[in-house]
Amino acid sequence: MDTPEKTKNSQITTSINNFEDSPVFNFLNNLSPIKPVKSIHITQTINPLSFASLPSVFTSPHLSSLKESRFLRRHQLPDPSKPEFASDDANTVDTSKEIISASNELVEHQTNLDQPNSVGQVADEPSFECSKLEVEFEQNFKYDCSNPGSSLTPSCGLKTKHMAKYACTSSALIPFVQEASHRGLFGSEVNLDGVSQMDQNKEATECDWKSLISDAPDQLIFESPNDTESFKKSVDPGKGLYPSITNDMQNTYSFCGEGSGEKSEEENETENLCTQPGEGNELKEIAETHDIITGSSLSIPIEEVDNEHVSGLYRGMRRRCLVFEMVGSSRKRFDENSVSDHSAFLQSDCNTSTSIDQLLPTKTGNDSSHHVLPGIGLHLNALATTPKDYKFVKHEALGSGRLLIGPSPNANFQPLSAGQELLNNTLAINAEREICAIENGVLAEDACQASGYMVNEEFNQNSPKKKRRRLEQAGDGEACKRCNCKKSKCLKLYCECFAAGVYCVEPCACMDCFNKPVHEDTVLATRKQIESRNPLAFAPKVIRSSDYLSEARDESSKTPASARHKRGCNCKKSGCLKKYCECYQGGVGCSVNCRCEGCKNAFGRKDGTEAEFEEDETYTTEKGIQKSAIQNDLEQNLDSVPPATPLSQGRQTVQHPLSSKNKLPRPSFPSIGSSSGLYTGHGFGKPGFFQSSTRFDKHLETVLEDEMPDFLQAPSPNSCIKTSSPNSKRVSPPHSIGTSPSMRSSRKLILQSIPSFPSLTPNH
DNA sequence: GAGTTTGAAACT
DNA sequence: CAGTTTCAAACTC
Repeated sequence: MDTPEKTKNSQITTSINNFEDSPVFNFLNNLSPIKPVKSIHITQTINPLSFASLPSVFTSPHLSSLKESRFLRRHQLPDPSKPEFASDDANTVDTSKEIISASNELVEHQTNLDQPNSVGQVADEPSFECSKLEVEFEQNFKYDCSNPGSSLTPSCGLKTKHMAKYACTSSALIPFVQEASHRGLFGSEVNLDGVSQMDQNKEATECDWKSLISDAPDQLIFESPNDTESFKKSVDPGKGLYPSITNDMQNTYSFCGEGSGEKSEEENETENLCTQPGEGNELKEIAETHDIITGSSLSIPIEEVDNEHVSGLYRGMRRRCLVFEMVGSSRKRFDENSVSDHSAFLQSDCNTSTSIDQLLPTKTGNDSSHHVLPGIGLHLNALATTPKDYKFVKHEALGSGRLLIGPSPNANFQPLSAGQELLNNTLAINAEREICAIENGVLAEDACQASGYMVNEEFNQNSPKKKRRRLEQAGDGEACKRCNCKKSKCLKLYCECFAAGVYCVEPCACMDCFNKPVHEDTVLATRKQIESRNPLAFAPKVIRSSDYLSEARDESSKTPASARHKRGCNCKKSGCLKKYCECYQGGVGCSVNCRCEGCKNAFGRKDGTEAEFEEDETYTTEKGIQKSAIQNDLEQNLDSVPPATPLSQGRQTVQHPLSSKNKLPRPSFPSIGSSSGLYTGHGFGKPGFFQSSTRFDKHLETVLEDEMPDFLQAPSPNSCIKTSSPNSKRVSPPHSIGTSPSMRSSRKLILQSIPSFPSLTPNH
């Protein structure tokens, strides 16, 4: 830019250089304890620019004002490119003047050299003159090298140079930014992060990065894409405000796979230089923060991120966006995805679901009718019924995505927000369907239907008879159990499907069912209503944190069961020995929360043994009695039920220890949080099943715990488990789990990473 | 398969 | 919060 100011600036610079070379200057330097840094800096003007590491000490009022002015300018000049640059340039001139005066002061007052202000001023001097930048850059670089403390300076210098460059050709960069912004939220977010950080540093050096990072994500995540504009402004090189930002942006872009073709060697070099550990880490931290918040897997080191990653991330972000804006869409997409994709889905989408509740109402899902799949599995409850593998995948997904839910006792999901549930819905439904489809030949019909359902999306209501037949068939393998509602329209918790957060499917024998994708809106509305009444309505009824695995292995352990029914039962006549009892059905002992009369819950009685299984003796005794029965059942089940069938395993209802006749209880549904039998019981039917479910539960627990209400967590000993990582998760033994006594162990287990596949073979 | 029992959910 | 009704699963025959 050949403006008068520029010329002036050049002159000024020259003056400064001359000054430095003057004997006076040297003399002063010799006298002053402070070494050259300042004067040099002055010329550089770059330090201040490196807001990233700029110590608060250096935040001189002047600098602040400068920043402010910049901001103001920025607002005034939407177009960051030239105009701003010009403005900056002008500003630079002023700054230069100040610098000069400061230099003079230094001459007069040696002590001034040490004053931060001076430095700050000098540093502030944003001489963006292109011609000078080169020289300055070199100087800065040298300077920086000589001054370890100013690690940022080099980058600043480089940045400055680049900035100048950008200023000169700011237009080039802007497009880039725009492009990035257009690309997607991810890019925007990333930029935002960087910007936020930058801003933070600039404006409040004292701010803790951590806090910044933590704060930034929130703001960023839900920001509208439009915010990119503001970001762009902030980042605008023309302003030369934040070299680091520029750098970050570059990183980001490259990270995004933008391949900012515009990067020159210098830029690359700059990146290298600028890639201070701190910056990289910061970005990483930010990325991680996002992960936490959004669940996207950004933890990849930025340096290592390649285009694919970026795109993936971007997609993730995008997805989140879609999720928020268009639940239906995401659902569709999800449906389209294979099960294997579920995890990804959960990770990316579920995370964002925290605010889904709010979004739900606005969801566009009108296309429910168009949904290929039934989709809304409101809960992961259904997962409980899924085959091992599916469970597995889902678990993982849940784990990372933190999801939610599941009422199923088996799956100790913690209550999710409605939004999360929604997200899960799809998953659950699909999983269930798939599971059903997978179900063994016994359920071939169902499977076919299920499949057909998935494909055709047709929901035919079957007659009760049909249903029964299916159920009976399932009896062997526990087919996909469905509801049989006649009056509730499957829109009340009476309906197992609805309660489980899944749509009714073909196997259901319900009448006037509204729990179908076609009535998605209605379902959601109803759900909301119910949740408004009872936020935990769709939460798992049985909360367990037990270490099933350990149980299975350590029989000696007499640890108390950790699982408990959320609200407790209210049985009067069943003695908590029948599935009428939700505790029993869920395979957990009764607790103080129960108001049952004459409790004889095999899994743990409310009274004294309340601890349920805490009383080793009691527990042992009961278990001992049950044990034989259980074992028998198990054996029988094993014989009768082919372990190989995922379905059966997944869905198989566990036999309760006391169940009369050793007959398998009615297949329990995934649904009702209560858990059914999936895990229930004794998992005798199949050890493999048991294991899988157990693992699954654990995993879920871990995942859900964060969101689990305190009250839920508090009561049970198990609840205390709060591990962030599945591996470290401590599980308390579920008494219940029906597991055969042999399987029980003490709760000290540390959850191991869940094997992809629970062994199908009985553990005995 | 029909009918009964049961207790949760819903309602008042 | 308690009492009542409704509902659908669980169970029995």
